Amino acid sequence: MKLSEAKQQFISSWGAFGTQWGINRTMAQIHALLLVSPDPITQDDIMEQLSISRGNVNMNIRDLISWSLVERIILPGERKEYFSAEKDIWKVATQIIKERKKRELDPMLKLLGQLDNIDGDKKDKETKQFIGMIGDIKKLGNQADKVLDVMIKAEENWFTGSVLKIFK
Amino acid sequence: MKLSEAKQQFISSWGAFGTQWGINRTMAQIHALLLVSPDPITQDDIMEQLSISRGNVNMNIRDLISWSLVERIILPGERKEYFSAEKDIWKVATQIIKERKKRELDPMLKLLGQLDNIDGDKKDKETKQFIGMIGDIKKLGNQADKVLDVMIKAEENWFTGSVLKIFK
DNA sequence: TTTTATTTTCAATTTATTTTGAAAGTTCAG
DNA sequence: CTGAACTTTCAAAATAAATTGAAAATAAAA
Repeated sequence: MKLSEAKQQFISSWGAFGTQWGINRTMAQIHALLLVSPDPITQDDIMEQLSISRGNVNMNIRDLISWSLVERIILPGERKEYFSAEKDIWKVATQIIKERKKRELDPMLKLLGQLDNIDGDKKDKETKQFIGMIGDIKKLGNQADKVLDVMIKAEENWFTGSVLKIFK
Repeated sequence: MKLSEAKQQFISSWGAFGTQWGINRTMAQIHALLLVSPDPITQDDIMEQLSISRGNVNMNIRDLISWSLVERIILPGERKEYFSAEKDIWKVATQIIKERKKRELDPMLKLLGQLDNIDGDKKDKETKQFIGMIGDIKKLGNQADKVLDVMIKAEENWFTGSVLKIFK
């Protein structure tokens, strides 16, 4: 298989994969392109390689930067900006976990915390089920929170390192 | 806070939460409604409580059933079908992990397996970066695969049980 | 069998999201 | 300062996804 072909397939599949996880297809594709680009590239490179507009590249790059997955690079003597992705895939995973946790899990736990103070008959079947379910989801969320924190804080690569030795 | 109010907020937030994870808002809302309903309910109940059409309920319920999160219940002597969600939140989480792994991680690993046989100069910078990155993602994916398998197979509730004692 | 209740399907519509591209904004060399 | 190079913004257009609702299919009752 030729490199150009494999690269194309990787980018396209990564985009499709992303959409299943609530990530904009183009953002995932730009990330994929940057992941396999050894050197920083420009907005124009991305526009050309993915056949997308300047505005689209600009917005999605900004998004990727807000996730700390991509950085803006100014080369001395060059007018154009270059972009480069974090290449350590463990750091990438960690960073995504960290951000999703902050943006989604934390607010969800906050919400659940507000929902357990229900007026009325605690012996009512509906009320009991509701309070019980909210409590269970909260427990699950808190445990996930702890697990993810350990993963985020692990110094070494948890996908080869010692933290997850328990998983054989 | 009144039950009806809390329930409404839970359903609505669960829907919003779902969309961030690539899950249809309505499907997540139906699931939320079923989670807090102690007894099985009908399509008409769902239509009424969420103000959505019959076709919509039908399709999303089918989807939830395909995820093994909801089951169809036929009450003897009743013409209508009833629906009930799995209430053990640990089983729910496990089931979702299992399904997403099967539907998404497995195909992704399959794809990556096809992309590492690149023709041409293995010393070329682009080629090296591509092969290295694909290999790294594959390693990460395989490790995630193992971790998730352990979670899926754990007998006890992993969010309170012994498997994750390592996470303090 | 025929009628009636209920579920399923799916083309058409609505709604939500993404993308474009040109204008406005910014930066910097001369 | 001025103008060229480059980046950002955002309203409008395009695309994608979800929803409706009525007709068709199915299943149970009469």
